[in-house]
Amino acid sequence: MAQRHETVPRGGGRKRLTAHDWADAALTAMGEGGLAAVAIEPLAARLGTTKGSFYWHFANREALIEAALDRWEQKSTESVIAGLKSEPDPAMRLRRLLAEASELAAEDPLEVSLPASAGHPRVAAVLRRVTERRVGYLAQLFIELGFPPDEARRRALLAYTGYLGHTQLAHAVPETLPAGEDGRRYLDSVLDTLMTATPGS
Amino acid sequence: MAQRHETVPRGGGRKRLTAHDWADAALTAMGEGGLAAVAIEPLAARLGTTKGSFYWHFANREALIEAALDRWEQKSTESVIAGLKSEPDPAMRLRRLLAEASELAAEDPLEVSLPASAGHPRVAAVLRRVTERRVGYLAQLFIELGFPPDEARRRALLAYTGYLGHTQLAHAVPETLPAGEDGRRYLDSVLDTLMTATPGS
DNA sequence: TGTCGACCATACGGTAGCGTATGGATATGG
DNA sequence: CCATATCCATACGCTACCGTATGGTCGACA
Repeated sequence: MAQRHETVPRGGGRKRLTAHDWADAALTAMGEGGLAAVAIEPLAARLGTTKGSFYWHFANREALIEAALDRWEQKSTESVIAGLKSEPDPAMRLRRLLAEASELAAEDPLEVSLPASAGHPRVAAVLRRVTERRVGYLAQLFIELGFPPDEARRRALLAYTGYLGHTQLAHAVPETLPAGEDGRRYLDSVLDTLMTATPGS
Repeated sequence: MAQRHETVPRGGGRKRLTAHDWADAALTAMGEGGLAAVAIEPLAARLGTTKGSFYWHFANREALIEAALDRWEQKSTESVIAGLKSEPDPAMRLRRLLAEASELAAEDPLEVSLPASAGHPRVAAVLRRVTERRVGYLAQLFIELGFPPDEARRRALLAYTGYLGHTQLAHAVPETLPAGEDGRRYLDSVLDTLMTATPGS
Protein backbone atom coordinates (compact mmCIF):
# COMPACT_ATOMS: atom_id res chain seq x y z
CA MET A 1 0.00 0.00 0.00
CA ALA A 2 1.18 3.49 -0.82
CA GLN A 3 2.60 5.50 2.00
CA ARG A 4 0.75 8.62 1.01
CA HIS A 5 -2.77 7.57 0.19
CA GLU A 6 -5.69 9.98 0.15
CA THR A 7 -7.06 10.04 3.67
CA VAL A 8 -10.68 10.01 2.55
CA PRO A 9 -11.82 6.53 1.55
CA ARG A 10 -14.15 7.73 -1.18
CA GLY A 11 -15.78 10.90 -2.39
CA GLY A 12 -14.02 14.26 -2.34
CA GLY A 13 -10.33 14.64 -1.83
CA ARG A 14 -10.38 16.75 1.37
CA LYS A 15 -7.91 15.89 4.04
CA ARG A 16 -8.09 18.37 6.88
CA LEU A 17 -11.20 20.15 7.98
CA THR A 18 -11.86 23.54 9.50
CA ALA A 19 -14.37 24.69 12.08
CA HIS A 20 -16.12 26.28 9.16
CA ASP A 21 -16.71 22.95 7.46
CA TRP A 22 -18.22 21.56 10.63
CA ALA A 23 -20.52 24.54 11.04
CA ASP A 24 -21.78 24.19 7.50
CA ALA A 25 -22.40 20.51 7.93
CA ALA A 26 -24.25 21.27 11.15
CA LEU A 27 -26.44 23.76 9.31
CA THR A 28 -27.28 21.21 6.68
CA ALA A 29 -28.19 18.58 9.22
CA MET A 30 -30.20 21.09 11.19
CA GLY A 31 -32.18 21.93 8.11
CA GLU A 32 -32.98 18.31 7.50
CA GLY A 33 -33.81 17.14 10.98
CA GLY A 34 -33.91 20.11 13.29
CA LEU A 35 -31.69 20.77 16.25
CA ALA A 36 -31.83 17.14 17.30
CA ALA A 37 -30.15 16.13 14.07
CA VAL A 38 -27.01 18.03 14.95
CA ALA A 39 -25.17 14.99 16.19
CA ILE A 40 -21.41 14.78 16.18
CA GLU A 41 -20.87 11.23 15.12
CA PRO A 42 -23.27 11.17 12.18
CA LEU A 43 -21.83 14.47 11.02
CA ALA A 44 -18.35 13.07 11.25
CA ALA A 45 -19.36 10.08 9.18
CA ARG A 46 -20.86 12.36 6.56
CA LEU A 47 -17.69 14.42 6.47
CA GLY A 48 -15.59 11.33 6.14
CA THR A 49 -13.85 11.87 9.45
CA THR A 50 -14.32 11.09 13.14
CA LYS A 51 -15.15 12.72 16.44
CA GLY A 52 -11.47 13.25 17.02
CA SER A 53 -11.56 15.99 14.43
CA PHE A 54 -14.62 17.61 15.89
CA TYR A 55 -13.42 17.84 19.45
CA TRP A 56 -10.29 19.46 18.24
CA HIS A 57 -12.18 22.35 16.66
CA PHE A 58 -15.03 22.66 19.16
CA ALA A 59 -15.48 22.26 22.88
CA ASN A 60 -18.80 20.46 22.61
CA ARG A 61 -22.07 20.19 20.74
CA GLU A 62 -23.41 23.50 22.01
CA ALA A 63 -20.39 25.32 20.64
CA LEU A 64 -21.05 23.82 17.24
CA ILE A 65 -24.66 24.90 17.34
CA GLU A 66 -23.66 28.43 18.23
CA ALA A 67 -21.17 28.59 15.41
CA ALA A 68 -23.72 27.26 12.96
CA LEU A 69 -26.31 29.77 14.10
CA ASP A 70 -23.90 32.65 13.76
CA ARG A 71 -23.12 31.52 10.28
CA TRP A 72 -26.76 31.31 9.34
CA GLU A 73 -27.52 34.71 10.79
CA GLN A 74 -24.87 36.15 8.56
CA LYS A 75 -25.60 34.56 5.25
CA SER A 76 -29.38 34.33 5.47
CA THR A 77 -30.05 37.99 5.96
CA GLU A 78 -27.17 40.31 5.38
CA SER A 79 -26.21 38.84 2.07
CA VAL A 80 -29.68 39.38 0.65
CA ILE A 81 -29.98 42.90 1.95
CA ALA A 82 -26.49 43.74 0.77
CA GLY A 83 -27.36 42.57 -2.71
CA LEU A 84 -29.96 45.32 -2.97
CA LYS A 85 -27.75 48.28 -2.25
CA SER A 86 -27.34 49.01 -5.92
CA GLU A 87 -31.05 49.36 -6.55
CA PRO A 88 -32.13 53.00 -6.17
CA ASP A 89 -35.90 52.65 -6.61
CA PRO A 90 -37.51 51.49 -3.35
CA ALA A 91 -40.48 49.89 -5.09
CA MET A 92 -38.12 47.86 -7.20
CA ARG A 93 -36.06 47.03 -4.13
CA LEU A 94 -39.14 45.67 -2.41
CA ARG A 95 -40.05 43.56 -5.38
CA ARG A 96 -36.59 42.16 -5.79
CA LEU A 97 -36.31 41.59 -2.06
CA LEU A 98 -39.45 39.47 -1.89
CA ALA A 99 -38.59 37.61 -5.06
CA GLU A 100 -35.01 36.80 -4.07
CA ALA A 101 -35.86 36.03 -0.48
CA SER A 102 -38.65 33.65 -1.46
CA GLU A 103 -36.43 31.96 -3.97
CA LEU A 104 -33.64 31.60 -1.47
CA ALA A 105 -35.91 30.43 1.30
CA ALA A 106 -37.41 27.79 -0.95
CA GLU A 107 -34.20 25.84 -0.68
CA ASP A 108 -33.21 26.76 2.84
CA PRO A 109 -35.05 24.44 5.23
CA LEU A 110 -33.67 26.37 8.16
CA GLU A 111 -36.15 29.10 7.55
CA VAL A 112 -38.77 26.64 8.73
CA SER A 113 -36.88 24.38 11.08
CA LEU A 114 -35.29 27.11 13.15
CA PRO A 115 -38.50 28.68 14.43
CA ALA A 116 -39.54 25.24 15.58
CA SER A 117 -36.51 25.14 17.84
CA ALA A 118 -37.16 28.52 19.40
CA GLY A 119 -37.16 26.77 22.74
CA HIS A 120 -33.37 26.77 22.60
CA PRO A 121 -32.23 30.10 24.05
CA ARG A 122 -29.49 30.61 21.54
CA VAL A 123 -31.88 29.95 18.65
CA ALA A 124 -34.38 32.34 20.15
CA ALA A 125 -31.75 35.06 20.29
CA VAL A 126 -30.77 34.62 16.68
CA LEU A 127 -34.39 34.64 15.61
CA ARG A 128 -35.01 37.84 17.52
CA ARG A 129 -32.11 39.57 15.84
CA VAL A 130 -32.85 38.29 12.36
CA THR A 131 -36.54 39.11 12.62
CA GLU A 132 -35.92 42.60 13.89
CA ARG A 133 -33.39 43.20 11.17
CA ARG A 134 -35.67 42.02 8.41
CA VAL A 135 -38.82 43.70 9.60
CA GLY A 136 -36.83 46.86 10.26
CA TYR A 137 -35.46 46.85 6.75
CA LEU A 138 -38.91 46.29 5.31
CA ALA A 139 -40.38 49.10 7.38
CA GLN A 140 -37.62 51.38 6.18
CA LEU A 141 -38.55 50.48 2.64
CA PHE A 142 -42.18 51.38 3.17
CA ILE A 143 -41.14 54.65 4.72
CA GLU A 144 -39.13 55.40 1.62
CA LEU A 145 -42.27 54.60 -0.32
CA GLY A 146 -44.01 57.42 1.48
CA PHE A 147 -45.92 55.73 4.29
CA PRO A 148 -45.89 57.14 7.81
CA PRO A 149 -43.76 55.13 10.26
CA ASP A 150 -46.48 53.20 12.06
CA GLU A 151 -48.26 52.33 8.85
CA ALA A 152 -44.92 51.33 7.38
CA ARG A 153 -44.28 49.03 10.28
CA ARG A 154 -47.69 47.46 9.89
CA ARG A 155 -47.11 46.79 6.24
CA ALA A 156 -43.67 45.47 6.95
CA LEU A 157 -45.18 42.98 9.35
CA LEU A 158 -47.79 42.01 6.84
CA ALA A 159 -45.15 41.45 4.21
CA TYR A 160 -42.93 39.51 6.57
CA THR A 161 -45.61 37.23 7.95
CA GLY A 162 -46.67 36.60 4.38
CA TYR A 163 -43.12 35.70 3.52
CA LEU A 164 -42.80 33.39 6.51
CA GLY A 165 -46.05 31.61 5.77
CA HIS A 166 -45.20 31.30 2.12
CA THR A 167 -41.89 29.71 2.96
CA GLN A 168 -43.43 27.36 5.46
CA LEU A 169 -46.01 26.27 2.94
CA ALA A 170 -43.42 25.89 0.23
CA HIS A 171 -41.64 23.34 2.37
CA ALA A 172 -44.56 21.52 3.90
CA VAL A 173 -47.03 21.35 1.01
CA PRO A 174 -45.38 22.84 -2.06
CA GLU A 175 -48.07 21.72 -4.47
CA THR A 176 -50.49 24.15 -2.87
CA LEU A 177 -48.59 27.14 -4.15
CA PRO A 178 -48.75 28.48 -7.68
CA ALA A 179 -45.60 27.72 -9.61
CA GLY A 180 -43.82 29.27 -12.55
CA GLU A 181 -45.68 32.04 -14.33
CA ASP A 182 -48.61 31.83 -11.95
CA GLY A 183 -46.16 32.28 -9.14
CA ARG A 184 -44.95 35.53 -10.57
CA ARG A 185 -48.48 36.80 -11.06
CA TYR A 186 -49.17 35.82 -7.48
CA LEU A 187 -46.19 37.80 -6.27
CA ASP A 188 -47.36 40.74 -8.31
CA SER A 189 -50.77 40.71 -6.72
CA VAL A 190 -49.23 40.54 -3.26
CA LEU A 191 -46.98 43.48 -4.02
CA ASP A 192 -49.95 45.35 -5.36
CA THR A 193 -51.92 44.93 -2.17
CA LEU A 194 -48.92 45.78 -0.06
CA MET A 195 -48.14 49.03 -1.83
CA THR A 196 -51.51 50.45 -2.75
CA ALA A 197 -54.15 49.25 -0.31
CA THR A 198 -56.18 51.65 1.76
CA PRO A 199 -54.67 53.03 4.97
CA GLY A 200 -57.71 51.64 6.77
CA SER A 201 -58.46 53.05 10.20
CA MET B 1 -48.07 1.16 54.70
CA ALA B 2 -51.67 1.07 53.57
CA GLN B 3 -52.69 -1.69 51.25
CA ARG B 4 -54.71 0.63 49.03
CA HIS B 5 -52.66 3.73 48.50
CA GLU B 6 -53.13 6.07 45.57
CA THR B 7 -51.00 4.76 42.75
CA VAL B 8 -49.71 8.18 41.74
CA PRO B 9 -47.03 9.46 44.10
CA ARG B 10 -48.12 13.07 43.86
CA GLY B 11 -50.27 15.27 41.66
CA GLY B 12 -53.57 14.11 40.20
CA GLY B 13 -55.34 10.99 41.31
CA ARG B 14 -55.37 9.08 38.04
CA LYS B 15 -54.60 5.41 38.18
CA ARG B 16 -55.11 3.79 34.81
CA LEU B 17 -54.38 5.45 31.53
CA THR B 18 -55.86 5.22 28.07
CA ALA B 19 -54.28 5.39 24.64
CA HIS B 20 -55.87 8.80 24.48
CA ASP B 21 -53.88 10.08 27.43
CA TRP B 22 -50.69 8.92 25.80
CA ALA B 23 -51.54 10.58 22.52
CA ASP B 24 -52.25 13.87 24.24
CA ALA B 25 -49.02 13.70 26.17
CA ALA B 26 -47.20 12.96 22.93
CA LEU B 27 -48.77 16.02 21.33
CA THR B 28 -47.65 18.20 24.19
CA ALA B 29 -44.11 16.91 24.05
CA MET B 30 -44.07 17.26 20.29
CA GLY B 31 -45.07 20.88 20.64
CA GLU B 32 -42.27 21.57 23.03
CA GLY B 33 -39.43 19.71 21.41
CA GLY B 34 -40.52 18.49 18.02
CA LEU B 35 -40.79 14.91 16.86
CA ALA B 36 -37.58 13.98 18.61
CA ALA B 37 -39.13 14.85 21.95
CA VAL B 38 -41.71 12.12 21.61
CA ALA B 39 -39.83 9.66 23.77
CA ILE B 40 -41.58 6.90 25.66
CA GLU B 41 -39.71 6.90 28.89
CA PRO B 42 -39.78 10.65 29.56
CA LEU B 43 -43.46 10.67 28.68
CA ALA B 44 -44.09 7.84 31.07
CA ALA B 45 -42.30 9.72 33.82
CA ARG B 46 -44.41 12.78 33.14
CA LEU B 47 -47.56 10.71 33.28
CA GLY B 48 -46.47 9.12 36.49
CA THR B 49 -46.26 5.66 34.99
CA THR B 50 -43.79 3.43 33.14
CA LYS B 51 -43.09 1.97 29.74
CA GLY B 52 -45.08 -1.06 30.75
CA SER B 53 -48.22 0.99 30.37
CA PHE B 54 -47.21 2.37 27.03
CA TYR B 55 -46.40 -0.89 25.35
CA TRP B 56 -49.73 -2.23 26.45
CA HIS B 57 -51.60 0.49 24.54
CA PHE B 58 -49.26 0.88 21.56
CA ALA B 59 -47.07 -1.33 19.46
CA ASN B 60 -44.19 1.14 19.29
CA ARG B 61 -43.19 4.77 19.07
CA GLU B 62 -44.38 5.18 15.50
CA ALA B 63 -47.87 4.06 16.45
CA LEU B 64 -47.95 6.71 19.15
CA ILE B 65 -46.90 9.38 16.70
CA GLU B 66 -49.60 8.36 14.28
CA ALA B 67 -52.25 8.45 16.97
CA ALA B 68 -51.07 11.86 18.11
CA LEU B 69 -51.12 13.21 14.58
CA ASP B 70 -54.62 11.91 13.96
CA ARG B 71 -55.73 13.58 17.12
CA TRP B 72 -54.19 16.89 16.12
CA GLU B 73 -55.66 16.75 12.66
CA GLN B 74 -59.06 16.44 14.23
CA LYS B 75 -59.01 19.07 16.89
CA SER B 76 -56.85 21.67 15.18
CA THR B 77 -59.00 22.15 12.13
CA GLU B 78 -62.42 20.59 12.25
CA SER B 79 -63.32 21.98 15.62
CA VAL B 80 -62.63 25.54 14.49
CA ILE B 81 -64.50 25.18 11.25
CA ALA B 82 -67.40 23.47 12.98
CA GLY B 83 -67.66 26.37 15.40
CA LEU B 84 -68.53 28.68 12.51
CA LYS B 85 -71.50 26.82 11.14
CA SER B 86 -73.91 29.05 12.98
CA GLU B 87 -72.60 32.23 11.41
CA PRO B 88 -74.57 33.09 8.25
CA ASP B 89 -72.64 36.13 7.02
CA PRO B 90 -69.50 35.01 5.14
CA ALA B 91 -67.62 38.24 5.87
CA MET B 92 -68.26 37.76 9.55
CA ARG B 93 -67.27 34.10 9.26
CA LEU B 94 -63.96 35.09 7.74
CA ARG B 95 -63.30 37.59 10.47
CA ARG B 96 -64.17 35.17 13.25
CA LEU B 97 -62.19 32.43 11.56
CA LEU B 98 -59.01 34.45 11.45
CA ALA B 99 -59.50 35.78 14.95
CA GLU B 100 -60.22 32.42 16.54
CA ALA B 101 -57.60 30.57 14.57
CA SER B 102 -54.90 33.07 15.45
CA GLU B 103 -55.87 32.99 19.07
CA LEU B 104 -55.88 29.21 19.12
CA ALA B 105 -52.62 28.93 17.24
CA ALA B 106 -50.95 31.31 19.64
CA GLU B 107 -50.95 28.59 22.26
CA ASP B 108 -50.55 25.59 20.02
CA PRO B 109 -46.84 25.13 19.33
CA LEU B 110 -47.62 22.31 16.94
CA GLU B 111 -48.69 24.79 14.34
CA VAL B 112 -45.02 25.73 14.12
CA SER B 113 -43.23 22.56 15.11
CA LEU B 114 -45.09 20.22 12.80
CA PRO B 115 -44.06 21.84 9.53
CA ALA B 116 -40.49 21.54 10.70
CA SER B 117 -40.91 17.77 10.80
CA ALA B 118 -42.37 17.50 7.34
CA GLY B 119 -39.57 15.10 6.56
CA HIS B 120 -41.53 12.40 8.37
CA PRO B 121 -43.91 10.88 5.80
CA ARG B 122 -46.79 10.61 8.22
CA VAL B 123 -46.41 14.24 9.24
CA ALA B 124 -46.26 15.29 5.62
CA ALA B 125 -49.50 13.49 4.92
CA VAL B 126 -51.31 15.16 7.78
CA LEU B 127 -50.00 18.54 6.74
CA ARG B 128 -51.19 18.00 3.21
CA ARG B 129 -54.67 17.15 4.36
CA VAL B 130 -54.93 19.92 6.91
CA THR B 131 -53.58 22.52 4.53
CA GLU B 132 -55.90 21.51 1.74
CA ARG B 133 -58.85 21.52 4.08
CA ARG B 134 -58.07 24.95 5.45
CA VAL B 135 -57.20 26.62 2.17
CA GLY B 136 -60.22 24.99 0.58
CA TYR B 137 -62.50 26.33 3.26
CA LEU B 138 -61.01 29.79 2.92
CA ALA B 139 -61.41 29.72 -0.84
CA GLN B 140 -65.02 28.71 -0.41
CA LEU B 141 -65.50 31.70 1.85
CA PHE B 142 -64.09 34.07 -0.72
CA ILE B 143 -66.32 32.54 -3.35
CA GLU B 144 -69.29 33.22 -1.13
CA LEU B 145 -68.02 36.75 -0.88
CA GLY B 146 -68.40 37.08 -4.63
CA PHE B 147 -64.93 36.44 -5.99
CA PRO B 148 -64.39 34.18 -8.98
CA PRO B 149 -62.86 30.81 -8.12
CA ASP B 150 -59.27 31.43 -9.12
CA GLU B 151 -59.19 34.82 -7.46
CA ALA B 152 -60.79 33.26 -4.40
CA ARG B 153 -58.09 30.65 -4.26
CA ARG B 154 -55.40 33.30 -4.55
CA ARG B 155 -56.86 35.25 -1.71
CA ALA B 156 -57.28 32.13 0.33
CA LEU B 157 -53.60 31.40 -0.10
CA LEU B 158 -52.73 34.94 0.82
CA ALA B 159 -54.84 34.71 3.94
CA TYR B 160 -53.44 31.33 4.89
CA THR B 161 -49.79 32.19 4.37
CA GLY B 162 -50.41 35.31 6.41
CA TYR B 163 -51.92 33.19 9.12
CA LEU B 164 -49.02 30.76 9.09
CA GLY B 165 -46.43 33.49 9.23
CA HIS B 166 -48.30 35.25 11.96
CA THR B 167 -48.35 32.20 14.20
CA GLN B 168 -44.76 31.42 13.46
CA LEU B 169 -43.81 34.92 14.47
CA ALA B 170 -46.05 34.79 17.50
CA HIS B 171 -44.07 31.82 18.76
CA ALA B 172 -40.58 32.81 17.75
CA VAL B 173 -40.54 36.55 18.43
CA PRO B 174 -43.87 37.51 19.99
CA GLU B 175 -42.79 41.01 20.92
CA THR B 176 -42.64 41.94 17.25
CA LEU B 177 -46.38 41.65 16.87
CA PRO B 178 -48.89 44.27 17.96
CA ALA B 179 -50.78 43.19 21.05
CA GLY B 180 -54.16 43.99 22.53
CA GLU B 181 -56.08 46.80 20.85
CA ASP B 182 -53.34 47.31 18.27
CA GLY B 183 -53.64 43.66 17.43
CA ARG B 184 -57.31 44.00 16.65
CA ARG B 185 -56.68 47.04 14.48
CA TYR B 186 -53.98 45.04 12.72
CA LEU B 187 -56.39 42.21 12.06
CA ASP B 188 -58.89 44.71 10.73
CA SER B 189 -56.42 46.13 8.28
CA VAL B 190 -55.51 42.66 7.08
CA LEU B 191 -59.15 41.76 6.57
CA ASP B 192 -59.64 45.00 4.75
CA THR B 193 -56.88 44.28 2.28
CA LEU B 194 -58.07 40.73 1.83
CA MET B 195 -61.65 41.61 1.04
CA THR B 196 -61.40 44.82 -0.93
CA ALA B 197 -58.11 45.00 -2.74
CA THR B 198 -57.88 45.32 -6.48
CA PRO B 199 -58.26 42.19 -8.61
CA GLY B 200 -54.86 43.01 -10.14
CA SER B 201 -54.01 41.38 -13.48
C1' DT C 1 -64.52 -15.20 47.10
C1' DG C 2 -61.94 -17.16 43.60
C1' DT C 3 -60.68 -16.46 38.89
C1' DC C 4 -59.77 -14.20 34.70
C1' DG C 5 -58.43 -10.55 31.93
C1' DA C 6 -56.95 -5.86 31.65
C1' DC C 7 -53.37 -2.98 32.94
C1' DC C 8 -48.89 -1.83 34.84
C1' DA C 9 -43.89 -2.33 37.10
C1' DT C 10 -39.37 -4.01 36.70
C1' DA C 11 -35.47 -6.06 34.80
C1' DC C 12 -32.91 -6.93 30.74
C1' DG C 13 -30.24 -6.54 26.33
C1' DG C 14 -29.25 -3.59 22.52
C1' DT C 15 -28.09 0.83 20.05
C1' DA C 16 -26.85 5.71 19.46
C1' DG C 17 -24.68 9.48 20.83
C1' DC C 18 -21.67 12.58 24.18
C1' DG C 19 -17.36 13.63 25.96
C1' DT C 20 -12.41 12.12 27.33
C1' DA C 21 -7.94 10.12 26.80
C1' DT C 22 -4.24 8.99 24.28
C1' DG C 23 -1.43 7.78 20.60
C1' DG C 24 -0.60 8.33 15.60
C1' DA C 25 -0.18 11.13 11.42
C1' DT C 26 1.18 15.44 8.98
C1' DA C 27 3.02 19.75 8.02
C1' DT C 28 6.41 23.25 8.82
C1' DG C 29 10.30 25.80 10.63
C1' DG C 30 14.98 25.27 12.47
C1' DC D 1 16.28 15.70 8.80
C1' DC D 2 14.49 16.25 13.02
C1' DA D 3 11.27 18.69 16.38
C1' DT D 4 7.20 20.68 17.53
C1' DA D 5 2.58 22.13 16.93
C1' DT D 6 -1.48 20.92 14.52
C1' DC D 7 -4.85 17.82 13.39
C1' DC D 8 -7.09 13.29 13.43
C1' DA D 9 -8.26 8.04 14.68
C1' DT D 10 -9.43 4.81 18.07
C1' DA D 11 -10.84 3.03 22.31
C1' DC D 12 -13.29 3.78 26.43
C1' DG D 13 -17.02 4.80 29.94
C1' DC D 14 -21.43 6.92 30.47
C1' DT D 15 -26.33 8.11 29.72
C1' DA D 16 -30.73 8.00 27.34
C1' DC D 17 -33.81 5.60 25.02
C1' DC D 18 -36.11 1.50 22.40
C1' DG D 19 -38.33 -2.76 22.60
C1' DT D 20 -39.10 -7.46 25.03
C1' DA D 21 -40.08 -10.55 28.72
C1' DT D 22 -42.18 -11.69 32.67
C1' DG D 23 -44.42 -11.33 36.82
C1' DG D 24 -47.47 -8.48 39.74
C1' DT D 25 -51.91 -5.87 40.85
C1' DC D 26 -56.50 -4.56 40.49
C1' DG D 27 -61.34 -4.66 39.23
C1' DA D 28 -65.37 -7.07 37.36
C1' DC D 29 -68.13 -10.77 37.67
C1' DA D 30 -69.81 -15.46 38.34
